[in-house]
Amino acid sequence: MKPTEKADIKYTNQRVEILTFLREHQGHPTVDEVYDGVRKKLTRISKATVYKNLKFLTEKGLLEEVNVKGVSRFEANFIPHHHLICRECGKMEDFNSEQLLDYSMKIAEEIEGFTIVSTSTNFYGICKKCRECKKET
Amino acid sequence: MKPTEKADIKYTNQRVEILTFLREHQGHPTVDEVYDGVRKKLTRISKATVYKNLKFLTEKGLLEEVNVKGVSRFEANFIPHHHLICRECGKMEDFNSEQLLDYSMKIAEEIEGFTIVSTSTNFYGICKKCRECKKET
DNA sequence: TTATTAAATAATAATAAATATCATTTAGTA
DNA sequence: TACTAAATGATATTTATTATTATTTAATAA
Repeated sequence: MKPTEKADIKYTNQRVEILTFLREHQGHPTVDEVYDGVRKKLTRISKATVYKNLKFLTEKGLLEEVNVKGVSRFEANFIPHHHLICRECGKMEDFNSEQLLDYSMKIAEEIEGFTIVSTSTNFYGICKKCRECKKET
Repeated sequence: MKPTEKADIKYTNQRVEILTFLREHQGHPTVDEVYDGVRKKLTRISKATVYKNLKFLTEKGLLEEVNVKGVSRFEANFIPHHHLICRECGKMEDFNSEQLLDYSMKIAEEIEGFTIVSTSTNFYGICKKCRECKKET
């Protein structure tokens, strides 16, 4: 297993598959989507295992939990980045802008009472698909 | 009731108290915190009513739902702003920077596939209180 | 390679969070 | 003041998440 994660944990099949799935599906899957995806390879995996591992791997810093419209989603992308979020359907995409990260961190230096270590900007709007659906109605 | 919200809804005591509470408590309260707060004035309010109204008022655009560490929180501040988030305790504070909003929106113009209407930057770090607690250990 | 052991899993039970139901009450309007 | 659609409170139901436990497994060392 890639030693990107040198975390001191047991690399069970279940964990490896969950991590692999999330690396191959950058669309911020939900618990159920992870479960369904991983089940294609490990047909006998328990949903409790998925829950426990998503929580565990997040605590260990191998995953990040995000939330759109009250729904938990997970991602394995640790390169600092931003998010494009559709207010209609909840779709979430990664978006890169080194420029914006730098700008934000410069502003962060002036903040008192908090020691800021990272930033991420959410861009809210409507995705192409939803915009086209709305036109048709 | 302030006509800031010209939304076409019934202004029941319950709704007014929930909105008032959230305007007076900008610390992004959870469902339970809203329930406990509002109950001081409306001792007979049902928790289901709090749930239903937080959802309803969010759909109507009078509230915004945010989420820290898997916990839903609500706010009534509609002036575009950013968030300072403590990775230790989950504390969340508003932070204003017109500058950063402008910069982000300029970047948003270049994004394809999404029509962006607003942005908000999250600043992650550690709050004063948590930093001091860590020192002591 | 095999034995050992702490930790992880699967299956299921238990909790907690959120929503639905429905008889009663109420805000907004005539 | 009366009317009515909508909201409420109380509770049941559903869904999401966590805990329990017997069994299995990954990592280590013999």
